[in-house]
Amino acid sequence: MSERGRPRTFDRTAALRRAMDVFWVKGYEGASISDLATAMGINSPSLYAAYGSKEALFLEATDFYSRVEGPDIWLALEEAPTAREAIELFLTRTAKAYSQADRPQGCLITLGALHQDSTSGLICADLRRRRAENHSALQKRLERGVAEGELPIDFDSRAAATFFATVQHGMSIQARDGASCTALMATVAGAMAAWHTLAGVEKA
Amino acid sequence: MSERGRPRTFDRTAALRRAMDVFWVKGYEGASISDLATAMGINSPSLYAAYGSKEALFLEATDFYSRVEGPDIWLALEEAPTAREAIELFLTRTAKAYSQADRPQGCLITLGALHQDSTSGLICADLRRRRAENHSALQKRLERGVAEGELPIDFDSRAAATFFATVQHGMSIQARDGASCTALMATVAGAMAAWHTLAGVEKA
DNA sequence: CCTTTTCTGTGTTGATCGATACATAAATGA
DNA sequence: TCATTTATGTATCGATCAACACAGAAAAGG
Repeated sequence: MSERGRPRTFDRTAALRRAMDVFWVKGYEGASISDLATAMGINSPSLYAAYGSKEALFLEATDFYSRVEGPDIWLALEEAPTAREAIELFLTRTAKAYSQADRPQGCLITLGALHQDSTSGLICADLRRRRAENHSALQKRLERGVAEGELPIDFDSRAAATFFATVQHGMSIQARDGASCTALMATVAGAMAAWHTLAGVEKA
Repeated sequence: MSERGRPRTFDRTAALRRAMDVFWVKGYEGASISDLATAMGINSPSLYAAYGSKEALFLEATDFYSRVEGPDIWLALEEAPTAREAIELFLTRTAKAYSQADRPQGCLITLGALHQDSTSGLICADLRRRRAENHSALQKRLERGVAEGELPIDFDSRAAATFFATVQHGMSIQARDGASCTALMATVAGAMAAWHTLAGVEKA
């Protein structure tokens, strides 16, 4: 490849992970270039040379987040044999991940940039897209449950996916308020308590 | 009272409402003094003279929000005859309020300041306190349901309150993503679907 | 060797941040 | 009338924001 020129003296991926942590804790607006560069152990010109801009760095950091922090939670949908167990495992892993003491609480995709201003419009749109993808993944798993006969033919997979996705979003805020894993599991239990009704004769 | 000196030329409460709208849309960090003063129709020195600081203005704006936007939703807990109807009415009014086209989507208390940095630590703490009060209001209403015999004696009011509060928080983010009232009602339906199980033999 | 290419650190850019100094204007009390 | 008090508008404060100019340093190709 291109190995011309002076080689980079820092690990690009390791620095990206540190940037992700800063964005995770402070959000897009709250994280300054100074904060980021300090945490990454580099100076701002190196940051711009390697990643382009604050916006580009955030997009790369969220993508990294999705690939590193996401799978543990979202693979639950494919690992569990039934839709019910898939949702329950998905929410349980969410509760654990969101309350881990050695990481920022809650989800970067959910909390990273909720207020779209002039500078972060692209950021907000990207996060919204990722949240929509998550909603779609839930819906597809539920539709599979319908196709496999686990759920009734008139089961509203879209509405149910909206419900479970919304519960997960709420858990991010609950985690930011300092909720323990046990407290988050109370929410999981509440959400799963809806299963019988949703999967049963809800149309009555 | 004190009517000495030159009288104020703007309506203090009307300006506070405009400031509330700006904070509601942009959040605490995202709202600049310039944004606020422009929306309020005053210059920054008048802003500081009347409200003290950006922090103090935000605290006053959130208090105003609680007194003006809150009651419609939270009085549902006292207006409905049963705990079940109270929660359902509470969530239904939330769905309507969060999706109104002529207002910012979602809740100022929930979305106003999620990332505590050095400058907004007091802000975050105040919003957390308000969210805790909301949780407490839900829990009290559920406990009343237990006391009145509507709910079983071993009903976990605290866990259920956590669940419903978390659902409402999630609805704020859902609304920020552009969800319609109908879409929000899907979440309400999901949450209420949990009722039978939570109020029944959940300990099994 | 020398040229080219790329990265690093220092220092700085114009813009914007939250917050005020200051002089003037408009009210009250004496 | 005049001193006191408070509000207003202009203009600006130091600090920080995101981003970059520039020169020196470290590699490869020739």
